[in-house]
Amino acid sequence: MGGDKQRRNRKSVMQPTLADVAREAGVSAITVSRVLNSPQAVRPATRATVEAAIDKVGYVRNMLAGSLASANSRFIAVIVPSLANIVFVEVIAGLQAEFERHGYQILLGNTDYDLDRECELVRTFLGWSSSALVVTGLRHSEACQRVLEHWEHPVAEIMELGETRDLNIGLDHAEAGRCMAKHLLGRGHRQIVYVAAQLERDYRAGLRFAGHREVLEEQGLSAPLLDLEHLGQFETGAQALEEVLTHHPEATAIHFANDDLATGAILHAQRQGIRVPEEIAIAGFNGLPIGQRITPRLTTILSPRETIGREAARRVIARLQGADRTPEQHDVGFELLAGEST
Amino acid sequence: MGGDKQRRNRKSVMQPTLADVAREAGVSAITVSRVLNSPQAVRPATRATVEAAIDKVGYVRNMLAGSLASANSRFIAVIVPSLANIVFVEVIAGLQAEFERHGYQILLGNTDYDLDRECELVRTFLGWSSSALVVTGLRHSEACQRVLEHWEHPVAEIMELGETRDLNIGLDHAEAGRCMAKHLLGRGHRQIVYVAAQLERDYRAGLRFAGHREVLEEQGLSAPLLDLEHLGQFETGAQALEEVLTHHPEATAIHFANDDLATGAILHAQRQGIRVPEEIAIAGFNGLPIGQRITPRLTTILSPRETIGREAARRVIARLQGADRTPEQHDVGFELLAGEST
DNA sequence: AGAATGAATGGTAGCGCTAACATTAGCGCA
DNA sequence: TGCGCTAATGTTAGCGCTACCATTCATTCT
Repeated sequence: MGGDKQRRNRKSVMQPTLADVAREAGVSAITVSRVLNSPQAVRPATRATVEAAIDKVGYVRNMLAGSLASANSRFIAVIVPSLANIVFVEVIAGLQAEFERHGYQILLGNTDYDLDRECELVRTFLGWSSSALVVTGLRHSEACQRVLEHWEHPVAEIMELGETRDLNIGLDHAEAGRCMAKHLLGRGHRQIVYVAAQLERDYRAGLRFAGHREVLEEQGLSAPLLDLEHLGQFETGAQALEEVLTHHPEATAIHFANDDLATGAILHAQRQGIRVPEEIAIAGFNGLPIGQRITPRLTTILSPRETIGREAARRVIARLQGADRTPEQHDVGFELLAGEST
Repeated sequence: MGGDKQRRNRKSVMQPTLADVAREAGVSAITVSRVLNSPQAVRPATRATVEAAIDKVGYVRNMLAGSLASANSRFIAVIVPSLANIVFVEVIAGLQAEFERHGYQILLGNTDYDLDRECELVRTFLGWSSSALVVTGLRHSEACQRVLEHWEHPVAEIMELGETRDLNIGLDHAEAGRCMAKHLLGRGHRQIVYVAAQLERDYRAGLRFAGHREVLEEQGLSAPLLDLEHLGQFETGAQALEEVLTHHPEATAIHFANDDLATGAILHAQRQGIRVPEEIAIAGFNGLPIGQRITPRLTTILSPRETIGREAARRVIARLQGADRTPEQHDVGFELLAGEST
């Protein structure tokens, strides 16, 4: 007797569970679980019965319970500094395309270029038992470093290259800066101003500037830097152009930290009747489509953004599938697009 | 005898749990849980002890377990048709800003304009016990409709306006189409070609075209439509311009389905020496920053994208906090930006 | 003083699933 | 027929947390 197994349900609406499907199909719960997770381990006939039962009862699987039980969430934490910048969106698109194919779900976090915020996001995402972490850049707060060191799962640091604890996929920004500086020297420019917006935040632009400066100083040239407040992608570029023409009348070229700024400058020049590159040459970085559509076509450096995403995802997945865990670095390279603006 | 409570751990590395913190602090697990979830329900002194214990043992809370136990994940499923289009990225930015403030985590899904894919994503996200769903558009597959009807949580359909089951935040695309058509008529144009890319996918562009056609036909004018394959945002616009000039020499204006196409056309015209708007007027839709920087400045309609995201998030949060569940529609409106291109 | 309140804390029993091990079925071969 | 093997399926005990109710203790009111 007894039998007061009858307990009050905590949820008002009961969704069918694995047990309901199992009862319907006349098998055990674990068999249903196997149909969902490793179908090849179940006899086709059984599988068919179970699948019919799943349809019949309208079962929706509870991923939370599964993840808790298996201590494996199939979440990939992705942390980027900004969504306003199309560059990171393209990286995310690459990551998502690849991860989705393998049944992983991205948890997206946006730091707004704040390292403390980044640390907080990392903590939260670890709390979700993420299977891996993809984070932008190699610079993190100390607290964040400590958390990551004790974490057992794959960590991919993307966009730039450097010393890595685990996976590192990106390009050599200093080299990109050098490359463009050399290109400008090759075109005969000697007075080149480097223009960035909020360099303390976008420190990868700082790395490019360092490369740029190195090349110029090797030639005994100075490397003036103009670091502006950020107003809006294009507007800042336009403002920078005015400022250089006023305060650096000797300059013959501007090396912009990115294509948004450079494009803003070219469009402004166009409207003001300033001839590019005759009066002032303009170069950018990223190889955004817009730069290749304006007149003059922008000289820039193509960064393979979606490739970074795909390659990072591919390597993370390999590790999750059991590849060895020796630190690995992948240089995706870059390409100089010589346009008409220099 | 007995006493073989000694079981093998399933996880190799044991993270500290609530119970560990509780032991350290000399309280019960539920008290630690309260410190994390409703701190005001715990005496400050106890809270301090517990917080110290949390730090001491390096506790990272397991969100999966919490969500499972409480049947409340604090996940918001967000489904958009594309990440390549900056418009949706801005909506996501708005959603994320608002949701993050309230401790919700976005699960991002990308349908690539495929309604079956959308349905699949909805199912997956329900499996994560999402607290709410934000989905782009009002058109869904039948299977998807059925799933959503049985779902008990808030569903926000965004971008366009129409009959809604729950929450609907967007703008009236037909009206936007009418608005631009009237503007073009007002500027004296009578032969206006509407140009879209892959209209069957981007059906909201179709709604705008319907509004556009309505206005023209009221005036006894024809409303030719040019629907192109999608090549790349700007390239398709350039191609469309060529095609209109060749096959519709009588046309004096092109009403583009979006700013990307329109911008591509203007940049192409600039390069080819085609005068805009003298030879051909050009109008777009979305009010992207680039359109306001090119010469001539693009005539377009500003869609408040980040506002859509914020408003949607705000209303979803209100519902999650217990607001009544009567269907609600919010028209975010739009604004005609009369530029120099018409 | 005793009852009635309210605030703070604790005990117990799951949430729905899967890891680990146990058992059974199925098959080839001597 | 029976042995050994593998493939298929089942049993059990949690994963780490929170809902629900019970309990304790201090405070106020009659």
